[in-house]
Amino acid sequence: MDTEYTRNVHMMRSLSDCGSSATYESEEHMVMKKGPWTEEEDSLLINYVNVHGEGHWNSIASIAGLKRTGKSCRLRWLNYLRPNVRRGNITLHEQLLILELHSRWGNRWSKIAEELPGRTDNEIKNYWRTRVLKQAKQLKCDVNSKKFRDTMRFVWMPRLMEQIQASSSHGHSQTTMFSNTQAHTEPCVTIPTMLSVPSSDSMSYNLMGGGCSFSSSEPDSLEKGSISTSCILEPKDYSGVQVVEPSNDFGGADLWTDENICFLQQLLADDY
DNA sequence: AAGGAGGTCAACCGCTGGATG
DNA sequence: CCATCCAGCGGTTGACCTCCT
Repeated sequence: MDTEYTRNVHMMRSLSDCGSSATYESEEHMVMKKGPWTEEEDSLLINYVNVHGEGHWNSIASIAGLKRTGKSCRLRWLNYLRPNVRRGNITLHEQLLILELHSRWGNRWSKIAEELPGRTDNEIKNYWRTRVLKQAKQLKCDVNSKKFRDTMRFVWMPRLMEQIQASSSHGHSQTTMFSNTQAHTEPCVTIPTMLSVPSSDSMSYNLMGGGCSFSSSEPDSLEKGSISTSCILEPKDYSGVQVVEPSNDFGGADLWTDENICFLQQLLADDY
């Protein structure tokens, strides 16, 4: 089978093998550079992708003249140079989505990243490790424990929803979500100003405009105190998403304030 | 002003699974 | 069916930055 991919690979290899033989050396013979990228390297990489498209990363050293491994180039492109990459603070909406998706998929960072257009798996992973793991530690909880997961799902996410809604009702746009720094055609997720009340003891409400809902049906969930509502997160559909521009000023707000951590610590102390 | 501690994030490493010969 | 190659993934590291003492 001679797919376009294999044709391209053969083309790359033959280019490497003949025309540029004076300059070509395989990665194993060439001293590959490591560490931070320079502007010059970035523009070489951008030019390469503009001409050859993404992929064929292992041919890049020979073709673009970059003394970087294919892996390194790929990572630089995906996490930094790609036109759609969105940088800056993780918004409350994004935090909520990350928590929700992580509760469902675990450490499937790339899968989670797919639901947050413009965000990279690396960024989400970093967010999780630097914020969520840290707070789990502070709460003396194993981040993978049921205790922590339940707290996130049944207490923290509703609380976050309240925060979002409160911000929205104070004249902020309710549709701030994912937008990229540059023009793109990727869908972005929108959380409409909700819906039914996301209070911590509400039995059910939609998270994403009808897509996700909590329902009281998990028998072994938290069972007492103010977080006694037992719920499960049902699968939701992100297909009805819209592209929107950021327009509120709570996007950079942090969920993990001292006050909130205190609240959680108290809660956990009461319930366990 | 200095330096130590802690946080952030870009980049690297090692592994895995799929594609190909 | 097997060996090899490669892209992609998740975990980890380390440089840099900020804050605190």
